[in-house]
Amino acid sequence: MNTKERKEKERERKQRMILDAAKNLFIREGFDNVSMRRIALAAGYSPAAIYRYFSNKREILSHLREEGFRAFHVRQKQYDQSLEPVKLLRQAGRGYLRFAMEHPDDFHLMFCTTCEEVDLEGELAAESLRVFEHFRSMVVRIVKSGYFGDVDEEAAVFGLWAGVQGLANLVTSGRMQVLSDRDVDELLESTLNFLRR
Amino acid sequence: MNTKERKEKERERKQRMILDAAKNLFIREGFDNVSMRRIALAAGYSPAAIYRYFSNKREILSHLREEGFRAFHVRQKQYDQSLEPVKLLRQAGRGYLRFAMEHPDDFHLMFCTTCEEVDLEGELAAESLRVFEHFRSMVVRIVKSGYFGDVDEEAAVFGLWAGVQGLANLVTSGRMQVLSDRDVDELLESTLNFLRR
DNA sequence: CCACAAAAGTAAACAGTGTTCACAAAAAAG
DNA sequence: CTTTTTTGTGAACACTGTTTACTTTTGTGG
Repeated sequence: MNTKERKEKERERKQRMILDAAKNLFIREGFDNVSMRRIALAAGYSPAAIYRYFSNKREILSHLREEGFRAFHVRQKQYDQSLEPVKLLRQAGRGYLRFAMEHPDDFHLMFCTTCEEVDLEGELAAESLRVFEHFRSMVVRIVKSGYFGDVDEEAAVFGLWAGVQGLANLVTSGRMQVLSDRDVDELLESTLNFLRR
Repeated sequence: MNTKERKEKERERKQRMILDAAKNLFIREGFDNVSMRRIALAAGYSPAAIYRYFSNKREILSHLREEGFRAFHVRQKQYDQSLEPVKLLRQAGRGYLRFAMEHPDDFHLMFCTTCEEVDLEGELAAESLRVFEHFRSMVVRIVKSGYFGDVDEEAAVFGLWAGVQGLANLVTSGRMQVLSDRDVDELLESTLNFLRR
């Protein structure tokens, strides 16, 4: 029966409504300051109905985070891996910062919004791992090319990750007024220069 | 009257009992999973009594964090600022990591435990600012000495902060098995090497 | 078209939360 | 020995995430 497909579509559409409502609220007021009752209200449901679509509040956030990681991953994958290391690094860094600027909501949910979760689970864990592995493989390739001289791979992976992460945090938290693409590029350039020499 | 002093002492002693009880619980179960009622029980009070000593739950965490920053600052200040840059940097870095290892509880409360606070206030804000300013002045001195070559001061301050922060996180989260002081030194060495060249 | 089963939605309740308030016990001051 | 101030409390308020029993809607096979 074709009804099954349409059913599924319909279900996903309703899930989306809930996700969108939750996302709006989480971003504006923070995970802890948003109740299931308010999510339900915003999505046009009764509180109990939400539990037909998500098993609990944390799962809603997980879902949103996963979507963020997925979008981020898609973007990072598109860079040409055959580029010479310097250019690849620059492109990837720029991509990272631009993502943080263009999708501040996703970025905030992914890295800033907190909900004291013990361990990542399911699809979220898988997707964020993919992102990290992609990053790692890129850094390893650059290290092997000798760009950073003779340096421990682990240290490079971690140092760059922490650096770019913090950079993005600075940018999105508004503690640094960057608006134009040129600003981003300059910031990136000075940081890369620092890391190299 | 001498009674006033003794009164004050007594009050502080009682505050301490509450702080200690809260700290134990926060560390073992996380801020969100500990209720005021449980803190009160552990401290031997009724829930309402806690509010005679702290105006709300967040303030208890703020107080604990502030104590952590204070202890951290004391430690960081003791390093000899007249040391040559390389050695100073190494000492400060080692101090940072050792603090994270020797006071994992404080460290966790200061940097990991989350409570969705909008802005730091009062003494906590002041103390953490002092810590940061101390760090900044050290890095600026090192940059001026030319150790990192021709590099933007801001970028250096931030890059190092992010790096050391992440490093400490790695260490304390147990994702890296470091036990001995020599391990710490080696880790630090490889990271510094990465940052320099 | 109708009976029936499955899905979607809900009101009400449960056990908990942070916080406040009116009030009682204790301590200090006069 | 009263009066005032401090210290502590039980009960309540307005919430929270989540579950349960129940009703309404929807899709399917006869």
